[in-house]
Amino acid sequence: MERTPPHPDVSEFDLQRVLEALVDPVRRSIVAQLGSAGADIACGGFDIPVGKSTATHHFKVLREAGLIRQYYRGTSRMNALRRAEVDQAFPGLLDALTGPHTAGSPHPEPTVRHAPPAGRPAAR
Amino acid sequence: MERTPPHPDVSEFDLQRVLEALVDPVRRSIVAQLGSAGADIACGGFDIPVGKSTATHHFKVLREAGLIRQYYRGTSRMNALRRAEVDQAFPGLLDALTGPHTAGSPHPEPTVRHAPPAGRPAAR
DNA sequence: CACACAGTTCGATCACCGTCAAACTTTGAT
DNA sequence: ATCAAAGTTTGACGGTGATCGAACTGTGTG
Repeated sequence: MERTPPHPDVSEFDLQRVLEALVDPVRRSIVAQLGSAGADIACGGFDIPVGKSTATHHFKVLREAGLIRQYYRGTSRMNALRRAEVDQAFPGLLDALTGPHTAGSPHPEPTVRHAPPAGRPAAR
Repeated sequence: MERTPPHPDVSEFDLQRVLEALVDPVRRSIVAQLGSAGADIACGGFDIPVGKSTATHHFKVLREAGLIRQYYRGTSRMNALRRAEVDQAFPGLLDALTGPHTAGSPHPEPTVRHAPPAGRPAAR
């Protein structure tokens, strides 16, 4: 079976795709966690408010945009931030989005637009 | 009746909202055109592939995100890029998104269609 | 081997967003 | 006063994407 999923080359990076990936709060959180951790993290090691299947979807979007690199280690799928390559393609973007501050938006609020509260969606 | 729509203050800028505004190619194009023109542009002076009502919608989104400032001038509604304020809230973001190249993004970059040289409303 | 673990695939649902056309409003010019 | 120009408002519509649960697959460990 395929052990390593397809990753785009730096020359294939597309701004539109990268933005569509980073506009989602959950995905931006993943990238931020990878950035501040300074180390690779397994899919299950992130603090995100969604189920496993949804998480898989988010990782796929990030990978296909070129923001992260995925590889297997045992039964775990590890995720690495492709910082150098993203910086090369879009200088300043990551810093502006996951920077230490992102001043002006002191909103820890999830800004949940779609996500039903983890508890009881009740009706959908 | 001097119709001046509501504009958010810099302190109210929200990264999520700004990103949602800039993820749309049409809106990013509007911002890019404003940036490269270096002058304010009337709603009808942009090179965008959508109808008037849709354009109105896009301008509203940009304005509510704090990216542009709108004011009337005769029957025309002028649009000004709030560059300084956006830069203050999110340093590097505009440069990264509408910067010189934005490599990897297949953006035709519509030959700097110079808008009708509006006067100098100054202020902002 | 057998089981638990980590993640993927699939199908369905639901919200939101971008889009348009038509009717309306406001302002400037004739 | 009329007309034209420039946007806005409204209502409808379709597509896309985020989400979930359930079933499934591959991998290491006991």
